[in-house]
Amino acid sequence: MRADAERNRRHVLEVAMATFATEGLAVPIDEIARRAGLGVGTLYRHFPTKEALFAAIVEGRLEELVDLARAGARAADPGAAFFAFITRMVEEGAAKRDFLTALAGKGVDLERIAAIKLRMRRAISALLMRAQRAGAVRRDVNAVDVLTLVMGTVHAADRHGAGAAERRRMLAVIVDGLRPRG
Amino acid sequence: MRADAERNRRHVLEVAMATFATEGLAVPIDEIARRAGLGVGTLYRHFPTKEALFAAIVEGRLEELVDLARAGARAADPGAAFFAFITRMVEEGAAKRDFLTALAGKGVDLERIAAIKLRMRRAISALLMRAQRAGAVRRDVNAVDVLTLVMGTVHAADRHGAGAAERRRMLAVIVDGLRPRG
DNA sequence: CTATATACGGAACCATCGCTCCGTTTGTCA
DNA sequence: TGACAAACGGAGCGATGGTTCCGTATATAG
Repeated sequence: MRADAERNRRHVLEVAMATFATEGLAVPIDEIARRAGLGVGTLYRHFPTKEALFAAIVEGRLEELVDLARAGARAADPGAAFFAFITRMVEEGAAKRDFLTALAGKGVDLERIAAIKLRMRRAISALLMRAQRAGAVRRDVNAVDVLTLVMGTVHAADRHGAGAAERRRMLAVIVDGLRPRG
Repeated sequence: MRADAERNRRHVLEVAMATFATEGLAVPIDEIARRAGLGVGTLYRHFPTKEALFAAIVEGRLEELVDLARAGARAADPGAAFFAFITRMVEEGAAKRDFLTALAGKGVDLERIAAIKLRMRRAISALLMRAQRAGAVRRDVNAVDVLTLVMGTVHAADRHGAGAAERRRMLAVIVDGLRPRG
């Protein structure tokens, strides 16, 4: 691979990463190209579709989260590990808008992402069940419920322009609501 | 106003109401016209923009909710009234997709809707504060937090194709999380 | 029944956006 | 340094969707 191609590929990834993180997936490809100082043609040679570019960015991040969930499932305190994980998800989702899109799966039908989502659900499920067995989390919820609650809230918070303080308050409600009753 | 015009206007409203409720705002205007058995031109004479049509539909519904919140603020049991209200919001949001869009305000910049949203926030605020004073709801959340939590969850649930059972579980988490600690 | 204002239908217009195509430029190897 | 494969740029295509325009149809007043 030629040196300029390599350089441009990396640069596109960086620019797209920053742009999708702050403005979400709705940004046109032309705009990404413009910000990278490249033509659209160049961009499309490196990434065959917009979805592919998006996937290249989010995959790594999602994998990281899956690893984190798996690590949490082996932690000493199951309850603490579970709550630490969802706190991290909130932070990640708030910092990177494309994250929410990826997990919501709205129009993103990439197989690779679907596969990661499946692994993620499994990892969260293990983490959750362990916390439930330890008596740290109520038993009448499952992994999808938790994911929907957390990501839905972050998404809504983002749209309302909520800041860190608001997110913290809302997460506190969810965390307390997830604890066993009584 | 001519009789046929009157009739068509009402018919368009009915069709659009049903369509937006089940499929959301993303449905093209041409499709609404097709389902109503009318040309797009006719539709645009009655409602100058898609947004205007949307506003005509959602306004009434939002007003109803505001009335409900105000009634709740005069109810005997403040805590019960508050929780009944958010339960109703979940049901309403689940049954009518456009509701969520209206409250999220995503691309809907109509003044009239903004005004109703303001009244709604005030009404919910009154309801909430009364419940807080009665000791039924934790004190470290405000009306916007509650709205974001509830609507965000319903929205996410909708996107994940969650059913009534899932919604009930997630609402239970939020409700319990909103109760005072200890 | 006729005249006419009113309403209707839908082809066409315009903007947006993902993506392709191809003439031009540039890195690299001998 | 030349030759050529590789990479680049960006005009333009096709699809989608909101909106407009105007020739045709129709309700209704006189």
